[in-house]
Amino acid sequence: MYDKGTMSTSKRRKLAYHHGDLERALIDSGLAVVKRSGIEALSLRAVARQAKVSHSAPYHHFSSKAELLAAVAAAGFDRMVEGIRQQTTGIGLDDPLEGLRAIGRGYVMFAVCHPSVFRLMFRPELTRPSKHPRLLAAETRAFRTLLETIVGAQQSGAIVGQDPRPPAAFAWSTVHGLAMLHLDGVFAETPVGQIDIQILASQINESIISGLKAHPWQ
Amino acid sequence: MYDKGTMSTSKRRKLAYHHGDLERALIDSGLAVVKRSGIEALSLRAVARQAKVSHSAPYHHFSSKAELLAAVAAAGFDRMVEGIRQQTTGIGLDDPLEGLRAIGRGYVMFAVCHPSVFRLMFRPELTRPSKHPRLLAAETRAFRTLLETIVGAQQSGAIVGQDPRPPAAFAWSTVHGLAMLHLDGVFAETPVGQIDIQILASQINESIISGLKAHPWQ
DNA sequence: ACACGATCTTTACATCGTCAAGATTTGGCC
DNA sequence: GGCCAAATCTTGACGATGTAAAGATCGTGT
Repeated sequence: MYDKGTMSTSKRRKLAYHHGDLERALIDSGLAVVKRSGIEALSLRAVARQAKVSHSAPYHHFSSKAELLAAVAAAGFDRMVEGIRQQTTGIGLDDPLEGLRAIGRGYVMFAVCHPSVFRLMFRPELTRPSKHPRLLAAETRAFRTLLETIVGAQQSGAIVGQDPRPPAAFAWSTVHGLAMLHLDGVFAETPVGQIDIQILASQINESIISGLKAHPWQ
Repeated sequence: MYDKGTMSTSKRRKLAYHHGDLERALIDSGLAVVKRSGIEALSLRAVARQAKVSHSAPYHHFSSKAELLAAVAAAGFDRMVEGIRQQTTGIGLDDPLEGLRAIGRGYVMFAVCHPSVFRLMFRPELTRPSKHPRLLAAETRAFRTLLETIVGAQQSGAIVGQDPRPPAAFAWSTVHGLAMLHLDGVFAETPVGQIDIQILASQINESIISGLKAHPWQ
């Protein structure tokens, strides 16, 4: 195994046969394809075409289509965390409930703005039989943000309880379900569909806060 | 178009060439395949094999694979509604909050017991560009159960407010997100994964009730 | 009775994921 | 500096899939 860092400068000049950093290029191509043509057009060969390499080239960096898509999904998780951080910064960190509101806003916002990427992040074929380590790590990073905010809210007394896991699962489930049901168009043909998604999201966000303040467990 | 009811008796004896009721048989075969081999094995040809017909036979009853899968998904919705009704009956209908608890229990229960069917019901390729009418109708039927329970709870004063849509969206989003995150194994590797799903579901169910009792909107 | 339409099969084609074999480049070692 | 093994990329192939066209078979109305 050679060091990628030292070779990158010499390789970036010759893109003829050896690409240089095809692994990263494939992940970016995957994001581009899924954004442009949706998740059903996200084939291994389409990603290779987008990266201008042959249809078998990805196999030298990913052992299967699932592993490539898992890497793309992990990149999506990182972008979502980044987007949520943008919602979080600028908010007074002294109020943990505002932090929770920002996370909920950012989560739904990312799903609405990048629907195909968001859906890819939760494709079941990427999670079984065993999840790609990179995807798992990205998920854990994203969840840690929520867990830490909940712990802060509990320590400051904004919400009651010592165990952050049930409140975190509750909050994550609600925003995740809202995003998924909206993206799947389940609300569209129901009376709920008449409500603007952003307004609905903020209303539901407040319901989450209400549900968190009460502490029925224990 | 001929009447299926009158011909069925004469046709059921001769299954040689004309099947008799292939449409229903294909839907049942789809449910069987997805339960046995999961959602990634649910191909049009696998469904045809299960029904013991040629791989092109489904095209005389469904215009595409998506339409066939949408019909299977609609059947799944009907079974979920039936399963939730079983949770609901036996509960005193005098308490609307108990009805909401039963719906939440039944929703998560169905997802855990029939994970592949549940996932199929929310596949994005079945919802776009336009949802199959049968799937749409089954979805609407399922949602009506929740809406009516919420209206009952509002009229009895168990929860406050006149508009049932935001509470319904909130409750549905939470149980749906919980089911999806659990099925996708997102909780599995986090601290939340140590909590049994049934216990977590009942805890979150109580949080939903708490969030519904408070009425931050309006 | 018979013709027509509905239903099912067969055949064919483009695309997909994956593997094997060959071509090309790179880095380490003398 | 030059060679060799390994890493990287391409080409070709195979089976499986979704879908369309054409042919075979059955049911039904006139």
